[in-house]
Amino acid sequence: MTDAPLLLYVVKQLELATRARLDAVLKESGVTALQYTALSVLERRPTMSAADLARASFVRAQSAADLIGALERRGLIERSIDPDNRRRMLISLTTEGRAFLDAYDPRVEELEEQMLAELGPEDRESFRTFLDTARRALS
Amino acid sequence: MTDAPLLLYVVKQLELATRARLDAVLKESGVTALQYTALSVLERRPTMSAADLARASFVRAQSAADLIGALERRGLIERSIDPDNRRRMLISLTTEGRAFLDAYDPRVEELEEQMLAELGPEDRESFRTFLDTARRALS
DNA sequence: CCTATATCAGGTAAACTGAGATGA
DNA sequence: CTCATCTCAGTTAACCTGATATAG
Repeated sequence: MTDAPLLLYVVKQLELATRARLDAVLKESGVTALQYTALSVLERRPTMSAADLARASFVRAQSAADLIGALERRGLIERSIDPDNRRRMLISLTTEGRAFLDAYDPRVEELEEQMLAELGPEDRESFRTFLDTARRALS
Repeated sequence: MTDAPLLLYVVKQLELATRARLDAVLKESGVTALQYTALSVLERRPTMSAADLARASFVRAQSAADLIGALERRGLIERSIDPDNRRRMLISLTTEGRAFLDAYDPRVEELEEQMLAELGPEDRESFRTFLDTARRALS
């Protein structure tokens, strides 16, 4: 009886390990792992509001606002009023924000590659499917 | 080209989702998800020091000390001097700490089951292997 | 009127750095 | 002396709750 730990816990362990490594990569830049993740989300979905980002991150709008404020003060993102809904503020990457991602994305992809080094292409796809399935099952 | 997100990010998403659910389960108890995880680790490895726990959690000893202090003040753990090394403080669950885990473990296992509901036994084993492999690859 | 969004104020948990004491 | 461990002090990022204004 090996009494294997819950997968909930193993997921947390993996996330802790990735965050520690991501923090190390980003340390010199002063951008946190969480902030980088938010920038990546924006790279992928260029027209989000703070509320959209909050939902995507499972946090309250106020928490997302802290993060967005930090990125805005740093000049990596900017906000403008949504013409279709004057209450919404649309977030977008600045030129500086894009340059930041251009500089760091390769190093983060290198980290991704290291994490997956021992898995073949079909295993990587299965892994992705399991992660997605688990996430959806909790929604 | 779907341009799938990095698995690093999907791992984070899943961890965020599990933490949100775990927080909901534990909310009434006043114990945080992180504190519960630490208690689970102690359930499995009954004789750890603060430094051991820090290493297992990829954090500094000072951060682990905050957590341990909170659990000690709550009476869920106690510490005693390691007879083999008077510099070390060994952490162990109190009777109250064990009772706490007895009360909440079933609810957490229910959450685990919900997360894995759509995966069969062989998929669950593969999932575990992938998570472990990825974690080891980052060490 | 109700809902979603943004914002302000204040609080907490949880990480960090840096410095220092002490036992092996 | 060196190293690991624990501890103290102070800081920061990132959550939270609660309240408020306003556009749709």
